[in-house]
Amino acid sequence: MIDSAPSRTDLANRIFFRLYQCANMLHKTGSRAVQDEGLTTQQWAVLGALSRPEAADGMNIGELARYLMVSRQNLSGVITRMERDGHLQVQTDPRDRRSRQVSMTRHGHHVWSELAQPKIKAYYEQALADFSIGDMAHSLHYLLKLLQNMKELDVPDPEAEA
Amino acid sequence: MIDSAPSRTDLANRIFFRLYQCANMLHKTGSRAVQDEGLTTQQWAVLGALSRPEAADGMNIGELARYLMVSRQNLSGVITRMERDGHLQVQTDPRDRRSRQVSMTRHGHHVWSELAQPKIKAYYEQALADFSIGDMAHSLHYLLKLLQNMKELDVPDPEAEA
DNA sequence: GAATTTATGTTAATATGTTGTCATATTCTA
DNA sequence: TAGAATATGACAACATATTAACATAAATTC
Repeated sequence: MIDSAPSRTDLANRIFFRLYQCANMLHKTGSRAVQDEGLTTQQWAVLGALSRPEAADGMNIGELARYLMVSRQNLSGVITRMERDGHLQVQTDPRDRRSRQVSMTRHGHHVWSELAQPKIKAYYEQALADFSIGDMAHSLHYLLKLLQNMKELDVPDPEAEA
Repeated sequence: MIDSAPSRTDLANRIFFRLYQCANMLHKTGSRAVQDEGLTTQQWAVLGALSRPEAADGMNIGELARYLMVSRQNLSGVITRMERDGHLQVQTDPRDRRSRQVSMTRHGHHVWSELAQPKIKAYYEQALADFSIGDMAHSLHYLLKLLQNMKELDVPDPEAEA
């Protein structure tokens, strides 16, 4: 009798090792997919956030940081580079002079909708090549569950915010 | 009649957005879990690789880079910091004077086995809190599938190496 | 055996990401 | 309304990631 069933710890080890590799490969292959547009995976995430109808009026740094789950300090640098490259414009909010409203420029909209979107769609098709709709739904479900757990791990008890 | 079924592109968008967030949260919460030992998530991955029985004789930078799926250039810096902190030792291979053999020091072994392991196990338990063994097996399966696809995307046709 | 090619690792430039600290502006409180 | 607390964004220091370019050593080729 051989007990070949992997333990929880064993499975957890493998999951986090593969998640670590997936993260690096996502940034590497994702950035390569949109490099002709002068974008990176992170900048693609920012444009994705700002191109939503809900963000038509722009978002300030703090909102964007909470939405993307990165630090304000990190985003500050990304926004500066994207402003430098002409994809974003930043204006101080007249109602709150601390706040800077970030929005896409015409050029940014063009790069995002016309140039980047087709490449992103092609990237998705290859990266999720043999995934059925069901596979994708399950994958998303597990990622959300893991994310929720890590969010709680991040801040012990944040009133279970959305 | 309302068609509320999400499209493939829609699901793909959500999956990659959550993967992006998971990656950042993994590095953030993972590094925090082992920060008292002076480690980061990446260094934890390196120690995990070197502590395997197969790596008892150490690994050179290239082997380690391929195993972890990061660039040699990146690993070079990580190894330097871990050597500085006394967790690793590096020796030039007498049979190939270009190659540097990396292995764990006694202190590195102690930090890994005695101090870090309990914290990592506790981290796993929280991050995968409500995952059944089946959930974990499925999650791992999807991560591996995604990883395989991204690896092919990375190098169009690398003879399907392991 | 000499010349070319390949393999190994490092350095440099750039783009993320983190935490800590600060200046400034707004809001709350007394 | 004055003062304290909070919110917003920037700067600095550090660790990670990438690609490009380089020096050196080994392997291959002729």
